[in-house]
Amino acid sequence: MSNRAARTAPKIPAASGKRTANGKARALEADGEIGLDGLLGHAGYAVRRFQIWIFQDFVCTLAAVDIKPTQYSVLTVIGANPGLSQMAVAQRLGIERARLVHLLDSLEDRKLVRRVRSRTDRRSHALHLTARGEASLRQFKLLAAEHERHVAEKIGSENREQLLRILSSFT
Amino acid sequence: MSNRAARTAPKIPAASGKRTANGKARALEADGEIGLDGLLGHAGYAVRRFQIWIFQDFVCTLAAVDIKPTQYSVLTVIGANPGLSQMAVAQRLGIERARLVHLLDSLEDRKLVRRVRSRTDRRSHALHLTARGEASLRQFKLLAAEHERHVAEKIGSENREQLLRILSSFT
DNA sequence: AAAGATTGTTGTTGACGACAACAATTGTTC
DNA sequence: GAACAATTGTTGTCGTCAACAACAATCTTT
Repeated sequence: MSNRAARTAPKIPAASGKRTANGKARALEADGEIGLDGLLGHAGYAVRRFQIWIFQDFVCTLAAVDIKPTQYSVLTVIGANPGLSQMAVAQRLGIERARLVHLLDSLEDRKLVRRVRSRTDRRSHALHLTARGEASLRQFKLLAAEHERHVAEKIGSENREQLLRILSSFT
Repeated sequence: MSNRAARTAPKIPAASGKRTANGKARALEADGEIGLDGLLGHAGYAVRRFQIWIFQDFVCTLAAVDIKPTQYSVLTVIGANPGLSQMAVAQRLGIERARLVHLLDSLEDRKLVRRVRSRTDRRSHALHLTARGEASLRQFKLLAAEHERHVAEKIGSENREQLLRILSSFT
């Protein structure tokens, strides 16, 4: 256990403490229970809250190597498919090519990725990991696996797998 | 079916067409199948993609009334708990009070919400729906229910309920 | 009464999705 | 083969959103 989820990032309010900082719970409304009414039946709301939690845990877990979820996804795809064009990566990950430009600029500055001009199509760049990039990615994957264990601890291992099945059509 | 998810918002590329606009599929890599490698096992990636889809459908479905998910959640909570302070609403929904200020400014401009100075604590504002706000919220809920049916169509009704169960601890 | 905490507010920063325009290059069509 | 259309990478803008810092007004605590 411990403070795994408190490093560089957000303010993770110690889960569900909800006291007014000095120990006195808010007594304004009813009993402290604020109803969500219709929101409880909305998948989008639950998913949004979960997404925020998962994002924060990922950032915290990979804070030491300064890799954010999007960067990780880009490195992973390039690592698994060397030579892809920026367009192909952007399409596959569902991010805009305009945004990928900046992501790659950053990763290239850190010597993790190389842009090589394609000879078959001189408009596009073939993307490759550098040696340093491949070594780093191996380490990132270890940390990402640790993050994934946090998720399993949070919602339950079987629930996590079920969730992956349910959402498999979105990958 | 039909083009329900194409109104004001994004560019929904007709699902998984993936052809280069003129009918010739990209042949650069392997066979068109770009592996995601490790990403497939990450709940965060699937959740992110799903969250984007669900957000877009919500925005499209409620485009006619110009209500975004966050606005809807604020209206719902205020409607179910009249008199809440901004701080209480922000805490309950997990949004920052700084951000809630602008959200309420917008909703108040549209005469959907009123800020009333609390007599017990003159720092805080008691939040209420206007009559117009309550009537509007009823309509918004109908549209939100329609959106929720879209979700059920997309991932399956039983999967949706299971997902709500799995993520119930985040609401 | 003085010190500290809370509430609403304003402003800044950075990540992100959407969009528009551009140069270079490729593909298509007549 | 020349004119036109489409694609790729790039730059820039706009709006949303989370995080954070600072402030005045107002409780709360000591």
